[in-house]
Parts: sequence; structure tokens; C-alpha cells
Amino acid sequence: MKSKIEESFFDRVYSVVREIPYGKVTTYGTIARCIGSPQSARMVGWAMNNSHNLIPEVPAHRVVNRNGLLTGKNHFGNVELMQKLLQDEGIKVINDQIIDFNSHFWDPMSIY
DNA sequence: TGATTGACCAACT
DNA sequence: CAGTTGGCCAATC
Repeated sequence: MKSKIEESFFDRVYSVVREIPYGKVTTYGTIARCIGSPQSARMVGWAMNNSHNLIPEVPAHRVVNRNGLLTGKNHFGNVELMQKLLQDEGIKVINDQIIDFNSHFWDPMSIY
């Protein structure tokens, strides 16, 4: 029998994503690495997909791939919504690509 | 209930 | 240099 204190992979993902500060972005791989599964980056995106049903407070629009490309924009309902949200936070996005991505990048390890 | 897939990444050929 | 493959966990078919 599993301990209730043991959180699922998804729960850990949500915990990290929720801590992303305003105007900052991070990547799937970085989050996956932060929770101890560097190669589970795909699951992070999968968690985002379910997050719409589970935790609407998760800023999924602040999570992009390692290239700073808005690969998950197709899952926001409106393709332009993700880009709009990022631009509203002061992040420049052109052609689904975050401009000066390294400057807006936020490392989840900073919460430790 | 087994097989497939899914918003990724890195290594290998 | 570009295309393929392996890996991870959970949900869907």
C-alpha cells in the first residue's frame, strides 16, 4: 500500500510549475530534471494537458520546450492564447519563439 | 488488460 | 549534418 505522503509524478510537476514567477518561463526538461527524472520531460507536458481538469492555477503558458518554442500552444484551445499570455507578462514572442529566452528563463532549483 | 501514445530531450547512427 | 531511437510515467484505446 502506498503512502499518501508520496506524491505522484504529476503532483510534483504541478508544485514546481505553480512556483514559476510572473514574467518568467522554464522548460519541460528542466522541470523533469528538478524532480529527479531528466528523461521524463514528455510526462511534464502530459501533466500540463491534465492540469486543465485538475489545477487551473498552473501557468502552463510559462512552460516551453528547451528551444524557447511554444510547442504546447496547440493545447490551449486557441493557438494565439499562449503567445498572448506571455506577451502580456512582458515576454516577446515572435513566430511561436520566445525572444531573449535565456533572459526570461527561470530555474526551478532557485526555490530551494 | 496489453499496446499505444503523448505539450520532450539527448544520444546514437 | 539529419534522421532515428531510447527513456520516462500515466492515460487512452
